[in-house]
Amino acid sequence: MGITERKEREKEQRREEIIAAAQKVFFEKGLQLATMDEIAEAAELSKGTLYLYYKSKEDLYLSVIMRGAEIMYEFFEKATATNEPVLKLISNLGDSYFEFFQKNRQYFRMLYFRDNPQLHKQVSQEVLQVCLEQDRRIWKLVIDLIQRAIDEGYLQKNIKPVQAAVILWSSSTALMQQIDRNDNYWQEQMGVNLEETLRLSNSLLLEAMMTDKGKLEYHSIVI
Amino acid sequence: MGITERKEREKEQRREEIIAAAQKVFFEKGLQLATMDEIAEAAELSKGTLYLYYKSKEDLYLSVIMRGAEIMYEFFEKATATNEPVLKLISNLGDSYFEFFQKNRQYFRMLYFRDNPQLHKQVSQEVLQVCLEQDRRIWKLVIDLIQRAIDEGYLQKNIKPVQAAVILWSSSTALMQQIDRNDNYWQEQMGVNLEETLRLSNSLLLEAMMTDKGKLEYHSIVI
DNA sequence: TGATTAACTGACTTGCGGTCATATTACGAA
DNA sequence: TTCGTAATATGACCGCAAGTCAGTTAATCA
Repeated sequence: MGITERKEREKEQRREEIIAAAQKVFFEKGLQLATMDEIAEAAELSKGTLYLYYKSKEDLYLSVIMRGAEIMYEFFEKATATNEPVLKLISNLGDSYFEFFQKNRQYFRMLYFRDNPQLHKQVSQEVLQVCLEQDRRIWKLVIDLIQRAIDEGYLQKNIKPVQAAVILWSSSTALMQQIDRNDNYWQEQMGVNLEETLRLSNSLLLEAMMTDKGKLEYHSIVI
Repeated sequence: MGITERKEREKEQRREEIIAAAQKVFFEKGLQLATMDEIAEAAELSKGTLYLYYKSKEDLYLSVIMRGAEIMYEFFEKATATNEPVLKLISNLGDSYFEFFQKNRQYFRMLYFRDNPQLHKQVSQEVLQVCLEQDRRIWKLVIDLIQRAIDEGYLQKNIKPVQAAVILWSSSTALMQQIDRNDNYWQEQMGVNLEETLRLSNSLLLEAMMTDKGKLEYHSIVI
């Protein structure tokens, strides 16, 4: 019987259509200002139907975020899948994070709005699970890369890869958030280019973590 | 005529009473879950009265945030008002930021919720102005200190003080946000102490910006 | 003491997230 | 083709909370 399968497909498609509509509205208005009626209208469905597919507005929001996380992961995978030296890969990873940010600002914003503790009232356990798994996967990619750089003698042995990952990640994210929100202010009032500042921050941190061997290699490759 | 003055004082006092009540409720529930009725009840006033003193819930929220910013500034002033060497002052500044965070988590959370773009619909121009001024004052304190360290030859001359300030500030803030939200996760699942990571991040960045003279001084002072 | 202004109140309006009784459609058996 | 049943979809409705405003109370002054 292919009918139940077709139904399954159609159901999945409905879910996708709803997500697409929700994304459109969330991109335009943000979580607070977007309304379920508006999303329903965009999806050409009634509001009640949305709730047959998603538990709540927040659930929908998180589902859209997950699309963003998937895209981000693809950026990272692509950036680190070459045969270049590991330090170059780490540098590429930083660049690809920035590239993701520039090409997907809306997603970037949503991803870091997720951390907002106000959320998480009525989110389906399933969506939350996928969320965690995506996080884990991204962290693993970063941490493994750093571990490799340590193993190969480019980064100092006394640095814990998880620590290094958190440090690099946090500062990059925070600076991109600054760029997203206040780039003009810093540029015009303070005369500082934040994109350049981000690059500086990354290379300061990375170099500070390197062995002599690493520094040598880094300067020959990146600069 | 002392009456208009007394009235003025009483009005100011009302504003303070309302803020205090609002703070209590916001601390307990956060922006979303706190209701104006609840705040009114805590202030022993009717809801309508709140709106005579504040334009909106967000306006109230921002006003509470400003209290937090004031306290934070006092931490910073105290930490940098001694006669210690400038590198020690910068190190103290980092410590005092963390101390502020630990002793005033609620304020810390609110301060960085402010950046959320969802806000700022119905906020009085006056409150927004004070907000900007407070920001400016804090940045000035940090930037001036770094400028001094450059002038005295402890930090590299080619580093822009504003850039250094943004870098140090961003990474500190981002790591404290991690600590605030996910400390347990990193500690238990990843075996990493984020407080130690924060200190590491700060010293990596700071050292990377130092001159040889600076490094010498730094190691004799801080370690 | 009465008039005028300032301060305060809470019932009401509006808007939105979420629900549910009802309607519509799709399917399969007779 | 027809009818019963289940799956899907609908939108009127509910509850709640932000914000408003006509009316009340309190303070000040002539």
